[in-house]
Amino acid sequence: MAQSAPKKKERSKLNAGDWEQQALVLIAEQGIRAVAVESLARRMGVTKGSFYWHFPNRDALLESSLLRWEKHDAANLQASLGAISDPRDRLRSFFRRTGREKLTHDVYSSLCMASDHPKVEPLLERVAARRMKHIEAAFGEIGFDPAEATHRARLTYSTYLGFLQLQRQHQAPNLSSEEFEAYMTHVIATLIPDS
Amino acid sequence: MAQSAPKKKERSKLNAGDWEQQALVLIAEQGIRAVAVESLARRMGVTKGSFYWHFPNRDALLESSLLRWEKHDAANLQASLGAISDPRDRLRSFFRRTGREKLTHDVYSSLCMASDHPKVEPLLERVAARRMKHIEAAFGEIGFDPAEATHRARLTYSTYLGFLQLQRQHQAPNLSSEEFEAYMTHVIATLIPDS
DNA sequence: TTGTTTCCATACGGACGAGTATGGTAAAGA
DNA sequence: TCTTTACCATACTCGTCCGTATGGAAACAA
Repeated sequence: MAQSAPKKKERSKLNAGDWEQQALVLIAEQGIRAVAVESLARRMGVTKGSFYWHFPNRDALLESSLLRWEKHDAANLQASLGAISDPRDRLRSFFRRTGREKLTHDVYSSLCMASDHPKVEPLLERVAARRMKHIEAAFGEIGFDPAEATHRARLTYSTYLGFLQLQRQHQAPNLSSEEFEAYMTHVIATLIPDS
Repeated sequence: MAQSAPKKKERSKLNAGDWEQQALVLIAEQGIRAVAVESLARRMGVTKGSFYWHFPNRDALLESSLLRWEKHDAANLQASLGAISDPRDRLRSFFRRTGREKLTHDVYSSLCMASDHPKVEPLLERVAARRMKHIEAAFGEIGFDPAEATHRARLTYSTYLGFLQLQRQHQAPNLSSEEFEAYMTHVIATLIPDS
């Protein structure tokens, strides 16, 4: 994203942020298990000697990377849905959010596979709680009473999580296909009552 | 389950089936990554020397274990839903199926976390396809036209997969709680139109 | 009784990844 | 210029897990 001094894409020295960013790329591509310091170092064009200067151990890298991702995602959620006043549009926009921000999205899908892992599980909880709260509020504005809004929000977010699972096992239609559009239309019609 | 010669629970010699069964227990408890031959052997009260007499390698054990699970699950699905004539009851019964058969169910949830892994991914595909076909047929019987039935089946199965994900990250209500019952009622009312 | 099959123990080799120790080099500051 | 700080390379140790080699003991057959 932004750099401090040299403003060059190919600068000679690395900082902790570079490692975190590349770790997230690796997580998105091959999952959190693939984040090994030697392989990651190779990917950055250096050796593990560099890594252990920036971080005390692998776990510290994961922690910072995940925190960085969480902040980015929370801001993203707010920017994406905070401005939409109509609750129905907000919900529809939530579904459509799947396609944009590919890296952030792939990271989340990979993290869902690591719900064991002591650092990931709490993160998944926080993220899902945050998102479900948004959805729940929207259903509340539509006119659901509190209990129903909670259930519908859980149901809505579950369909999203389930879609990610199907995606991982190659049983979800391509995001740019007509089948996907038809499915999305069906989901929206089923879960969001029209005024 | 059934044994051949000694008919005793604590017999001295093991067979391949015993290893497969214990592997499934380990998968259910700690995931497929935890299936290590030495640790598994310790659990069975023997050493790895025994294992490599029954199986050529770890992958072979996984393959047989997964195949054994798949057969059991397919039979289970047929026995559980095959006899119910009313499609609505069949769908409701599908949701309720979550609680029974704890081991088989936990194995599936663990396998969902291993959608990478070359042996697991095809299995997940087959199982989900089988189940979604059942659900799709039920919605067809209710009166959905083919395209809508396909979409609704995918939506229905996604809510199930999403619920498993929430369960893994400790955000699903206990299966014996009132909250769970209320949620199930909501889901059924939302996804299955009443006659 | 003797030999063969079945099942298991022990000991070893090798791959892989985390983490440490230590030395080197370029850039920045005094 | 000289020194310090920041960053990186190399070379190790250590633990874990897969797989192999080989020998031993019980069960069964001849």
